[in-house]
Amino acid sequence: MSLHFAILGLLTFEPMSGYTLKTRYFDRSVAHFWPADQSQIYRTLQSLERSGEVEGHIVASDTRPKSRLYAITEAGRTALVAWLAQDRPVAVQRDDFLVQLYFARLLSRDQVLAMLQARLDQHVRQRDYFDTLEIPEATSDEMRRQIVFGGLTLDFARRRERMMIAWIEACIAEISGLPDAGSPFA
Amino acid sequence: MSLHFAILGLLTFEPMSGYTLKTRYFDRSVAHFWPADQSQIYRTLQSLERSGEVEGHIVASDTRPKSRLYAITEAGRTALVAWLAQDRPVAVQRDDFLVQLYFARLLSRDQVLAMLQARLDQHVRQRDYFDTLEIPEATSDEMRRQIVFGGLTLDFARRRERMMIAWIEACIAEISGLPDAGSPFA
DNA sequence: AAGTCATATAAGATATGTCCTATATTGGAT
DNA sequence: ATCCAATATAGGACATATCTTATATGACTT
Repeated sequence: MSLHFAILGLLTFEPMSGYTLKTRYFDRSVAHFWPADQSQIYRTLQSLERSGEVEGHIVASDTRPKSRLYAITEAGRTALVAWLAQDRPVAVQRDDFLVQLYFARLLSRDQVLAMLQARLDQHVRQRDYFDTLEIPEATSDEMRRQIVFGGLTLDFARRRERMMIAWIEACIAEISGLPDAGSPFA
Repeated sequence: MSLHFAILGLLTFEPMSGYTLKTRYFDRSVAHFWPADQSQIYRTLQSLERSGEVEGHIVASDTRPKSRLYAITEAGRTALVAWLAQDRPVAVQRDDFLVQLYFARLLSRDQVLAMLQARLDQHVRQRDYFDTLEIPEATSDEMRRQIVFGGLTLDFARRRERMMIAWIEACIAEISGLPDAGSPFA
């Protein structure tokens, strides 16, 4: 359901087409914590229209292909605000890397270290990405409020990457000090 | 695929039934970073048997209902070790709470603070849970090696909870200092 | 003897997400 | 003219995960 409400949320900024929604807003914000591809977004817009939470109108342009402009309805706003205020259980953080690490006794020490190092590099890159993300200038009070909350989620991403980096460095330190029992099953 | 290999991994400890695998091992380890319910585990065991990665034999007991004991095969071990050594892209961490927070300008300040406080409580409970998790005594070298890697994943869980707590506290501090613009749409 | 709990397994229905491919228009570059 | 990139939308196929219900045995309790 999160994508459903994320799209409703983005449509509170302004009415827009699926394309604009995805490329100008979704991919720069929500996608960082709730990714979805193009086909999912278009399908969700269709279902949102069927349920009366958004309304779509085809708009012709002389400079671009005709598109379907979606606007959130009153019913949509009501549903969105109700969902936003809901207490939800903490989302499960699935991570296949942790599955690999949990069974890493079946690998050689060097294989484990290589895998940790590769992971570390990825998180360093992600940290740099989030550290250099540009925050747009606020041009209205509403936007100023939005940027506060966007900033909180960005702060989360930065803290998470720093945590990951510190943890992986600790893993590398611990595994480096271990005797290599070889790869008993490789 | 992670569940597939997580189950193979658990079967490197010893041959066991789906029931034992889930209750004695899976729920206490892998479930923390790759949860799955009973029906998923049984279905995966069946598919693992069809692909020749495990072998199951029905075992009768006088004290308990008859069960199907699964053992990992050589092919299974080979497939597992190959998967473990694979470099994978960092898994996306989907979090519906971040979606809620991103659009929280649509809520009143008190609603946001209540939602942050509820979240904080949950993470404090999770931190306490991970901080008090008992680690079993090693009774073999193999087990000692396993406990090292289990310990790394546990360390991750603890660091993550501490990061979450620090971040939510920072959010509460920032939102508390904000004027309440009311709930424009509620 | 009936009821409940722990052990043990299975499958249907539904929801959700991912991958891939297809289609069409417009503007700008060569 | 032709090609390419950006704009714009749609759907099939498949994979994965969740929810719910069903079934069965043996041990223990009342």
